[in-house]
Amino acid sequence: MKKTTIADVAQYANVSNSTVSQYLNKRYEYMSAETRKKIEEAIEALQYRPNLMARSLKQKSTFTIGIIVANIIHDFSTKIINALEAEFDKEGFHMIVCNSADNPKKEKKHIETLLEKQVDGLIVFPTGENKNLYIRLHQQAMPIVFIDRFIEGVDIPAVLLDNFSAMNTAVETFRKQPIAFITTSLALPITPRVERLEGFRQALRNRNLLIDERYIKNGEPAEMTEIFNQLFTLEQPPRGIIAANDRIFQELMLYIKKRNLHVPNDVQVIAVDDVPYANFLTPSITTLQQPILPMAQKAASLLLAKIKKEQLADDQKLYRFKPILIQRDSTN
Amino acid sequence: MKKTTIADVAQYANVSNSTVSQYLNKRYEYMSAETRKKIEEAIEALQYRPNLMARSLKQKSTFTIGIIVANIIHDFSTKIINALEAEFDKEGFHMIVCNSADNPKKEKKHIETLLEKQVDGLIVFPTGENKNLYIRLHQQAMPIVFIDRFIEGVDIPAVLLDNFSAMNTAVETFRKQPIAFITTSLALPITPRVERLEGFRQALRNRNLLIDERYIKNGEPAEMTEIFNQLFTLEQPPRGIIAANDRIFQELMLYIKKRNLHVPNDVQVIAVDDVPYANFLTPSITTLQQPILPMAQKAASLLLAKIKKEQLADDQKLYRFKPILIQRDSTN
DNA sequence: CTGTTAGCGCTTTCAA
DNA sequence: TTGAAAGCGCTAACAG
Repeated sequence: MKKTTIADVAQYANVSNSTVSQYLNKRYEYMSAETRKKIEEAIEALQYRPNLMARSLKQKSTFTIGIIVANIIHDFSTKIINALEAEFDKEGFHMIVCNSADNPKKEKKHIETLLEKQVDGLIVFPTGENKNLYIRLHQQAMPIVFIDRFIEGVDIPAVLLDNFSAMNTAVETFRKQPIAFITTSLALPITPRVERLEGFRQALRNRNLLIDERYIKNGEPAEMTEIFNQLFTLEQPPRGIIAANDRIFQELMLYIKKRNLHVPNDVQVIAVDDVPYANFLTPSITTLQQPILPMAQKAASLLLAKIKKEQLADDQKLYRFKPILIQRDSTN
Repeated sequence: MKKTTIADVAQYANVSNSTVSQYLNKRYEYMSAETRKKIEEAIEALQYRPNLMARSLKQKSTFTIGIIVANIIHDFSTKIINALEAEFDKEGFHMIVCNSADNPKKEKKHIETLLEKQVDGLIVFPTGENKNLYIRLHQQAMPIVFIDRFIEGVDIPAVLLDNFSAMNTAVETFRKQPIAFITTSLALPITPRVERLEGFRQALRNRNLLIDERYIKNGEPAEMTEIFNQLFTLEQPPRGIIAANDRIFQELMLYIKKRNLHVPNDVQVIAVDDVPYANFLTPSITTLQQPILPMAQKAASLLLAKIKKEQLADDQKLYRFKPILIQRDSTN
C-alpha cells in the first residue's frame, strides 16, 4: 500500500512533477486551464494528499508551534492552551503541547525535541531554570514568547498578569485584617508566585499595614491542610485570605468546609483565576480573573510576527495585563 | 545563520555522513572507539542537533500523534488530554491537539492536515458525521482509536464509559421520583449523550417506572435556564436530576442557587464527571466519575500497539469502563 | 506555460 | 569498519 506521491499524479495527468507542484502551491497563473483540470482530476482519482513533511523539509517551516506548559493542572494553563489553539488555528498553525510539570530537566528535553522537530516557534511557561538554553535560543533567532512568567536578563518577550496590580486590588477589597497570602511552592522562583507575594507585601506597605510573615505561606497542595491549621490556630486568625491560584483555592474551600468556617464572617476570600464555580458556591467567591483571551491573543500575535519576521513597532518586553476583579459575596 | 547538518559534523570529524548517521542511530558496533569519540566531539563543538523531519521523511514515522477533541471545554476532554500526554510522553511521542468544536467540517479538515503532516496515529472524539472518512482511514490502515464516542459500522476500536451502567447506578441512587435527565444538544448523535439518555430510559423501564418525556431535556448550555424553568413549573417538579455532563451541571447549580432550591430536599442531584468542586459545594454533590487514567491508558496502548503493528490478542472493539459512583450529600 | 534538475537533511544498502 | 551514492516527497530556479 504505497502512498501516492506527486510523481504519480504527474504521470497520471501527463505533466511533470513541477507543474503539479505549481498547482499545489496555487500558482495557477502559468498554467493552462486544461492542464489545471487534468491535474485536478488526477488528484481526485488517485486520492492524492501532499506530504507536508517533505514540503517542510524544503521550505523550512512546519506550521507547527511548540507549547511548553509548566503545570497543566492549573485552570489557567488549560484555558490559555484552549485560547492559543483557537488563535493559531485561524492562521493555519498546529500546536504540539508538552507538559514540563515544573521540572527543568523535562522542560529542556521537550524544548530540544521540539527544535529537532523544527517547530516554527515556541510558547513557554518557563520553569525558571534553563536560562542558558533560553539565551541560546534567542541568539539563534528562534521565535519564542513566554507566558505567565518571565526570565530576568533574557531578551524574550513575556505576556503575563499584572500581579502587583492584582494584589493591590485584592488588599484593597478586603475590609478586615489581618490578611493572609497563600501560594503554591516557592522552591523555584516562579514569576506569578514571587510577584504576587511581593505585590502583596507592597500593597500592605502602601497602606502602612504590618507585614507579618506568619500570614504568608507557601507549599504543595498536599501540605495545605497543615498550613491552614497553622494559620487558624494563630492567636489572631486571618480575617481575609488571598488564594494565589485555583489549586490553593480548592484546598482552601475544602478546609473551610471541613472546619465549618463561615465566609465572609469568619474570613473573607479572594482567589486569583476566575474558576467557573466561583459563581455558584455559597457564598459566591470574589475572584481576580486573568484576561485569558487578550493574553493568548497577544502571545500568539507576538509569536506569529516573529515567525513572519515582521518588525514590531514597539520592543516592549513585558506585556502586563490588568486583572479583572469580579466582586462576589466572599468579600462582603 | 545556517543550521549545522550531518555533513558539517562529518567534515569536522573527518568521517563520512553515513558514519555520523550510524552514530546518531546508536549503531556503535561497527565503529572504532576513536571514530566515535571524534564524532562526539564534533557534535559537541558544532552544537549539532539532528533534523527529525528529514529523518522522518526517510523513515516514515514522526513520533507524533494527532488528537481531535470534540469539545475542549468539557472537563472530561481536558483531563483525558492531560492523561494522554503523560502516556505518550513515556513512549517518546508528542501530541498535536486540535479542537473540532463538534463541527464535522472542522474535524475533517483537521484530520486531513494531520495526515498530511504524517502523524503516526490518531485519537479522535468523533463528531458522528464523516463516517466515510473513517472508513477510508481504516482501509488505509491508519492507526486510529476513538474515545468517548464510537461510530456504528466502522471497524475502529473505541474507549468509552459504560453509559448504561452509569445511568442504572444513577437511577438506583435516587430515593425520590420523578427523575429528570438533562443533556447537551442531541442535534448530532453523539454517543455519550445518546447512550446516557437511552440508559436512563432503560433504567426506568427495568424498575417499572414511568418514562415521561417532559422530564427528559436537551439543549445548549445557554438554553438551560429556560429548560429548567419548564422543568420546575411542571405540576410535579422533578425530585431528582441527572446532569449528563459537567457543563449541564454548572448550569444546574447556577439555576438552583438563583431559584434558591434546596438540595437534596427539593431536588436530588447526580452529575456525570467528577469535577474538583463537587466536594466542597454545599451540599457536596454525588458524581459518577469516569475513570480517566485507565481510559487514557487503554486508548494510548491500543494506538501504540497498532502503530507498532503488534497483533492484539483480542479484537474487541468497544472498551467500556465502569463509572465510579462517588456518593455525597446531594443524594441523601 | 511546462519540464529539467538540483537539492532540503537524513538513512541505508552495497562496496571497498 | 567506513564511504559512495541513491532516494524519501517536495520545491524552485532556470531553460525552453
